[in-house]
Amino acid sequence: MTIEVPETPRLAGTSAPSTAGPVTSKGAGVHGEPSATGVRTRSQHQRRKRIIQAAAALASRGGVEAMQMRTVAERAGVALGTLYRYFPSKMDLVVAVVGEEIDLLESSIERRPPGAADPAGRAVDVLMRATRGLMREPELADALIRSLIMTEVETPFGDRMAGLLVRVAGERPGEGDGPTEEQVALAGSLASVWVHELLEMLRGRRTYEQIQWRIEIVATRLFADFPAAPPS
Amino acid sequence: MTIEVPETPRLAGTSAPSTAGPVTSKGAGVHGEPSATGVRTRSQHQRRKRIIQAAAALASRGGVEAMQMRTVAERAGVALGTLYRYFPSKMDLVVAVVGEEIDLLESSIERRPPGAADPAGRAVDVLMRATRGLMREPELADALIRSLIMTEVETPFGDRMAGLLVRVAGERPGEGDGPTEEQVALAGSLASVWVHELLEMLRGRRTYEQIQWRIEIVATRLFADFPAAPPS
DNA sequence: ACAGTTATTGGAATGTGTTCTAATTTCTGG
DNA sequence: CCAGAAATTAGAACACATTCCAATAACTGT
Repeated sequence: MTIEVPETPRLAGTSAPSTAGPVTSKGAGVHGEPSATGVRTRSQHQRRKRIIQAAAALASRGGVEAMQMRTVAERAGVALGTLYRYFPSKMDLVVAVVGEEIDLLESSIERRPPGAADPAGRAVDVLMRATRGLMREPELADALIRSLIMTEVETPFGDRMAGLLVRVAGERPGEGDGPTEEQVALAGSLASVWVHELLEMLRGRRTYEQIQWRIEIVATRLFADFPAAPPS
Repeated sequence: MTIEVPETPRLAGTSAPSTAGPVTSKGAGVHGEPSATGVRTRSQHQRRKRIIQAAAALASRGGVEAMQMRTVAERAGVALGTLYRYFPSKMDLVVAVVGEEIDLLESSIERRPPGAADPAGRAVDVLMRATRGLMREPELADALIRSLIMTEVETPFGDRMAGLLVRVAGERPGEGDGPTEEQVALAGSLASVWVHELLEMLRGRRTYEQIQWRIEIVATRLFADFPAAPPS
């Protein structure tokens, strides 16, 4: 019945924007067209945020197991049914939590951009920063990463990471022309290697240093011929 | 009550060796030392095999969902409790099934080794062959790969793949000296990229050609300075 | 063949994700 | 403020992995 949601420090350390609202009756409803956007009132944003916060808080304790739907609902002060209206499955909820995490990382990077001279160095910088962030909440990280890879759901995770890497690695080549498809592929690959290394770390089979070493090796080779970023 | 287990065509197309037996009461039992090895009778091998076959058969139909523990037990002709004695969790069962798959791939490669001249080419060859194999049973592939990544369990998947790649890419450098740690890391990275691409394909976001293109790009860069294999 | 150990069985019981329902509350447009 | 639409709620209900248990069968060393 209580609501308060205390702790929630994680990846970077700032607040950040969120996405949509509840999944308002999509599909052919029984009658009139449902509000296309999905979001209606401000209180729905609140609810959504409360749910995500509660979920994150729980996950940062005992991992996925601790993040039980019933508990999340209770902690967020909503009915189980409502929780399921907002997040059709546990996975969707996890994805949402991760979304917030990435938002944090992005704003963190915007605030303090990677300083390395070469593209690979900058990419490594970003990835290792994210790694440190995740290491602070192992349980949560574990839960999130695992679930993410698992999910059927659209997972912007890899893509967002790849995008981020492309951006920090090979800044704006010209004006309208974005990154090469090849660059995107390479960045995506580096991201997937990173995720894999993270998983290994969470399994206790990698130390931070080992990850760094591996990421450096891979980044160096993958980003060898990336167009150097114009010195800002 | 029935036992027969018909279909089971998958990765390569041959039979292959299996691993251990049931997880005979490990941990400090109530009394005498349990048989260390785990395997006892021949019938236990049979049982184990039946279980794995049943599991694979079911998974190749409706994926993980169809592979319900009760059903597997029933199809394999064992009690639920017995199934759990052999495989403490569904994940363990999945891992076992995957193990068989990899065995198949390995023997397939042994039979018809990759022909490309350069290391990267051979690696791509192997990975794409495995890809085609998995594509034949999408449901099973999906189930297996997802579960594998998810699991807490020791997952020889990535490691075995990496080992395989190292082997086909940079054959025996000398006599006693195995591959460099760096080579292992690179091979492992390529394997993780491949797994990621597979997942994307299973999600319908990649075609076979796209995967090939990406794997080629990545392999080329990662294996650029691999010691060329001595022409057999 | 015996006694003790371990494996197998059938089935009940538990935990948690997910679905469903009927009643109640909140919105929205007029 | 009213009527209908959509959201929320409390809680039951369901599905499936996992655990437990008592009884029985199979196996081992002697």
